Amino acid sequence: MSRTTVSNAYNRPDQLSPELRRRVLETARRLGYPGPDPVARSLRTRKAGAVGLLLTENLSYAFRDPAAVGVLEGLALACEDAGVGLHLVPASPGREDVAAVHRAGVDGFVVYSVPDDDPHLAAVMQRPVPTVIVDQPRIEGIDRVGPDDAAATTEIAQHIVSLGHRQVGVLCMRLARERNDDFVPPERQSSAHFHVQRIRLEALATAFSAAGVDWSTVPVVERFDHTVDDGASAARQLLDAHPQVTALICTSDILALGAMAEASRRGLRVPADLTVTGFDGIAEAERAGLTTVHQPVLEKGKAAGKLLLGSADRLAPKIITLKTELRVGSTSGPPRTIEQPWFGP
Amino acid sequence: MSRTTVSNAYNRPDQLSPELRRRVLETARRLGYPGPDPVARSLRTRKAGAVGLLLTENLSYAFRDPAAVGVLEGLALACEDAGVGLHLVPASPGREDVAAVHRAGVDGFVVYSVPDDDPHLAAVMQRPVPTVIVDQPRIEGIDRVGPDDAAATTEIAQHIVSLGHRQVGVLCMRLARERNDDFVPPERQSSAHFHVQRIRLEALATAFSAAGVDWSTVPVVERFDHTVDDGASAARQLLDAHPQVTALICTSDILALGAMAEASRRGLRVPADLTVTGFDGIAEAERAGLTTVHQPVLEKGKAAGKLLLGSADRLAPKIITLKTELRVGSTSGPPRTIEQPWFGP
DNA sequence: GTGAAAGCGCTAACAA
DNA sequence: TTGTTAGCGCTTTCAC
Repeated sequence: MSRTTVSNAYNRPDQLSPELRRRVLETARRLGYPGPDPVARSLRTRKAGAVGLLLTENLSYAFRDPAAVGVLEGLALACEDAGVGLHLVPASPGREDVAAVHRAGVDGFVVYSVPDDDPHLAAVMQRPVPTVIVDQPRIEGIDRVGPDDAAATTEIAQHIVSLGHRQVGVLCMRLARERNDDFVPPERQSSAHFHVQRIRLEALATAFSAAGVDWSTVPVVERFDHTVDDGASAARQLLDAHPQVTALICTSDILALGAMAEASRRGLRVPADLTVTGFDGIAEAERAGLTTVHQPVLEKGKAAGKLLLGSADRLAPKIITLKTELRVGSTSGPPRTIEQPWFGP
Repeated sequence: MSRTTVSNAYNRPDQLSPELRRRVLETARRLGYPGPDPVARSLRTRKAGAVGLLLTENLSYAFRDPAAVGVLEGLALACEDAGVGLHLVPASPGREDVAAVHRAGVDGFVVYSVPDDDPHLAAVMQRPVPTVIVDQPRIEGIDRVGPDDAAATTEIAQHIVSLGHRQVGVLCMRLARERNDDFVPPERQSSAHFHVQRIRLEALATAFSAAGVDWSTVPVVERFDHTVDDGASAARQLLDAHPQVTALICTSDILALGAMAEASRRGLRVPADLTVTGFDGIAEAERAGLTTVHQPVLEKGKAAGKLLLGSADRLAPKIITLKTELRVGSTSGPPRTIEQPWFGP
């Protein structure tokens, strides 16, 4: 019996008689043949049947951030719909080993939130397969899915300005691949390799400058790791040095939750003594009443998957901008006022 | 120039002069050669550089359950350490399409919590690659990682018995591939295709029978989907029919959290009016003070990954039993008592 | 409905 | 140090 017949038995049942097919499969089982080798088939058909996901955030933090989990879930859902696997590429912030990217047998990549100078990203760009980037970085000619960070951040800023705050502080996620758990000088802000963070800081700078605040005096504290505890320690560092601050703007809900914990530790009431805002709109933040920008993270992941899987015969790169919504909660209010002496009648 | 030299330039830098290597890579770039094709390489080397994960729980629920996320994270960590990818096989409870399993280019599979009659599982077992099963099912000759469910459940049962409860109810996860959001007759309990659930129910039956409770009178409610809301509705269904119940034993923390929500909705105080227990020891449950069995989910995932990745030249199958710990919280207490008339002096 | 032959792109022996 | 050769296991024309 020829190889063709066997191959047909597995892949195109309509090309041979049911009887013969049955016999082939039966014989295969008897001989312990496990069915066509997926790798050899992929080589031949030029289809790996999998999508690669490049994510350079530390996995432990990624899985603890509902925003990231939402993206992952949406992407996995899109893959499931299409019947293709989702291949998580092993890559962590410190790791310089790019081989895993080269070794991944995938039909395309989704890149989620990596710095523009990441070597893994460079390796992905070298692979001759379609790529979709979620959030960051922005690369000319590459499909992208993400919110309008500048617009959303501007909304937050204007909300805070309109409440009357002029003494604000900012807590942001890491701006580059090198750790800097400290205040951020202006040049580091403007040269940040994490596009999203840079855009958000720029939007804040613009909005507050317009409101008459000298941005160079606004303290910005950065944290490399993305955990609630890091948010708390960042808030501590900022408030210790700048106790006059009346509002803490955080570039993520995770950091904001940490800031709220620190506020409570110091006996500061939110929002009476301190306004705190976040970004993402994760469930825990909503439960805490956090004022934040909600973005549809599940849709983000799904959109990325669909874009990639449907990118076969497309010419122009596609940019999908997700809707965001400012959700004012109970953590933002007017700044505390210094008691005025009362000159009564 | 020969193919060997090019191949060496990429894979064994030490086999040629740095100068030549540089020239090869330079030329490759100029010619737009993207580097060795990973699929072809895998075919040749017989190494896919990836581990497959089979998970037939609905992804949305899986990602919402911290216990499942913990396992996933641990596994991903182990893969990262080894520099291999983690390939999520597209499979959901309803889906009968097993092709994705055959199509996955992986060096081995981790199977996480699937029923013993799942067709995807059967497909995995046919593949000539090593397999590790996490939690369930138990299959002769296959590596397994999981807790001692019987022992852990017995501990919980004895805790509740010793508090004095004799009127108990049980909330459990799905017992088979067909949906049954309802009470569970005895034969369905004993023939459950989800091994873990079956073992836990059996352990409860044994422990309560020993305490003089007729197990056939104990109401058990099943839910197909694993969400807090389903836990709440299951508790409602059970308490509506059996208001005399003083303790609700849940086979997962997620269900238990739902049960607590329902208790509060009905105005029942926990534990004064109703004792609630869970299983898993997820963070949210601990914050809620839930009495539960803690299991190290991250370690579970890690252990599975290491076992699989190191299973090369092992002869006997390996079983890793994880330590669990009964954590008595503030949701379990003595049963409510009927007010006794007071015959004073 | 079935079989023969070509070749996907690569790596590993081995030879030079 | 470099080149030659032989497949890895499969699918796909194409002829029968």
